[in-house]
Amino acid sequence: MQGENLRKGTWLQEEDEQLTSFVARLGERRWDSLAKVAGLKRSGKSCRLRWMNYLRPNLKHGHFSVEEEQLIVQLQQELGNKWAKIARKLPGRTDNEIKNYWKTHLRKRAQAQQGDFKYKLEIATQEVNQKSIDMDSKNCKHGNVWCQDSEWETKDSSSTDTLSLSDWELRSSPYETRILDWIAELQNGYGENELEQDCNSTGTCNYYPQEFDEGCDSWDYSGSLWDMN
DNA sequence: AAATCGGTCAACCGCGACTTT
DNA sequence: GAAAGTCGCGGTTGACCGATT
Repeated sequence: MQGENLRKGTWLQEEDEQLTSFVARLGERRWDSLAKVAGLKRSGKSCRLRWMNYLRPNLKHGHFSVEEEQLIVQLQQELGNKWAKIARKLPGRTDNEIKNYWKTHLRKRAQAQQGDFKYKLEIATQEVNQKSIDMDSKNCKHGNVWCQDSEWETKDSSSTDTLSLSDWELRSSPYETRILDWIAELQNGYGENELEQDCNSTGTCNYYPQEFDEGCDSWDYSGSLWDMN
């Protein structure tokens, strides 16, 4: 189609009605021809997009359910920014809608969660390292067996700028409890080189021990992941 | 009340893949 | 097999609107 006199921008109700009518007659194909036949001053592409993202029957509009949100995040982690593929798993949702929703809601939340996770992990690692130094200096580690909690407390417990694992806030959720498990493993000899790095297409990376994700459905912990209040 | 800012989302653009001629 | 046409996808833009200053 020639570029002259083509309308752009927001669709009018008359245009929507016309497009709907002609798609019903001619089917969802040959969008350039359809636009011409329908007398729409729109490109075929524009018509297709309007139909696919707005006029198509059985489209859902409005708020995403918690289940949909979880599915989007899960699929985004698995597939990357393959919005069309993700959309196929969510009946009634369009790739555009999911893409927008990811950008405006979920990405920030995921990053906040991830940032919070990294921050806590950093503190935890430092804490574990510090404990390790303290323990070793006191000959408190026997092979892979560590001292009892009471002996951890030999470190100055009155200090307010040092976290105590016993009352550490990371225990507040199942997801975070897993971090404690990991830290326990760190105490048993995991080093940094055992950390698995998983970078997705957005450039953000997850770090976890190699065993972390095996046989583990992260959505078991969705409660903590999504409770951001 | 006006200006500014930030979030949201519909629509556009460019490009690669696929289909048709 | 090549060229032209069409489709589908992901990234980006810009208009709109409510919140904040």
